[in-house]
Amino acid sequence: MELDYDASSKASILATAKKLTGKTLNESCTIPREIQNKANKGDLGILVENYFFGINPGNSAKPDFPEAGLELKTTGLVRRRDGSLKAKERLSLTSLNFMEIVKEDWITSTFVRKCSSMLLLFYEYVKDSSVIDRKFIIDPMVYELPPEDLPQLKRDWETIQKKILDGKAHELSEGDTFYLGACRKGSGGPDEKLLSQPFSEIKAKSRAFSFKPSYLDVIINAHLNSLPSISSTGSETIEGATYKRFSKYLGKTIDEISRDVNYFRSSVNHKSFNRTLAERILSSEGSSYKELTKAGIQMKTVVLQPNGTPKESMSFDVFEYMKIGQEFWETSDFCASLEQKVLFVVFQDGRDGTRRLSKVAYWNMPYQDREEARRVWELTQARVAVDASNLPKTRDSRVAHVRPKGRNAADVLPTPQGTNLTKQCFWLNARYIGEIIQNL
DNA sequence: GCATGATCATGC
DNA sequence: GCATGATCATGC
Repeated sequence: MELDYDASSKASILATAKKLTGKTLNESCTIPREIQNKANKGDLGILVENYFFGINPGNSAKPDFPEAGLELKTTGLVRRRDGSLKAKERLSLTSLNFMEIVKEDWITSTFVRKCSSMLLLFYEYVKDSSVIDRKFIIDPMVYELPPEDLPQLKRDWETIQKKILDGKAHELSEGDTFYLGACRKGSGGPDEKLLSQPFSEIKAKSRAFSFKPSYLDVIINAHLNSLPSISSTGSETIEGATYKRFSKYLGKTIDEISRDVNYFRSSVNHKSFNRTLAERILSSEGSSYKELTKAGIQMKTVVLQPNGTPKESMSFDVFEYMKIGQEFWETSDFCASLEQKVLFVVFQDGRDGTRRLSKVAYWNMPYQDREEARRVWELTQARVAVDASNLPKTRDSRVAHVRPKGRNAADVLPTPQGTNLTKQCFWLNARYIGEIIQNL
């Protein structure tokens, strides 16, 4: 390797990495033929290390550039419809070792040792192209864990550690945490090898620490816009910041809140009014709503009837009858939604006709219930193939059902039976939502 | 009173 | 023009 750089200097490594900008790896260095031929898959990061930087860090607990304390990561970007760039997927950071993490502290953890400082290289993802032919479309950056995000990252790490201490590695979910996720590793297929965990006999899927896509997007946006850093919860965790924001409105009527945030119901049929009110509350004093985006949290508003149960079920994304047959639960939209953390903003209708903000709480779906949702999804998948007009109803599951969701009855999609049916989506049962909210 | 089907306003 | 989050409307 003829490149001359100082492997103990972040600045020197970054300057060298910038030579990749606008090029592919294949254009930037010499890659042996046998690698070229099988380079469709594989890890671009390792190839950059081996053939561009001329290093071979292997599978170590140390960063890839140990003297500089810098870990190298490559990550794919895709374009939104408007042409702007976003992360294709989460950024996998380092494997989660169930046996080791239970002995670690945050400060001395493998994660902090390895990922405190990372060289991020961004390439444009192109389907079916070899990784060595993907272009690094923007400059790389050195990313240091930002001080204002440390409280949340630490909390996330500890949440994951606690689950393993509790013998629940098999129940880990990305919705458990806010910025740092415990994502699944590997294929996820039926022959996936499961791992032992220290405090339970149950085998668990292999996992890695990752930055959630939403968090990664904020990093990318800040980098593209040359913003110094992300923002602003300071010493707070997201939960703390959210509760603080809502606390002054708890118990207030919807009319009082409406006046206070200067947002008014436009018509009797203004179905997203409560939600917009909640968004206004969150963004009323600064940028907390951005924090939610960063953590990939979905906010859901719920109205409870005077008897305490919600009148309505909760809808998710529309699915396509023609596509669900080829999908897998683990990569489905519904599964992804259920692994997200939810911020419930709860309004209570009184017998006197008032509606008040009564409760704000974070929640994510427990493992057992996700498994039940999976059953409903798989049942739906099987039924769509046979008769898309006969899908799981409320009585078929305590957790979820399938129901129309469209602009009107003419808003349809084609089915495998050759018919067109109203668009439908998965819903969480109103009764199930009621139980959750009672226990928050 | 609940399950199911149908639809609305908004914002991008 | 459409996806989205949410709620309305009807029938049993």
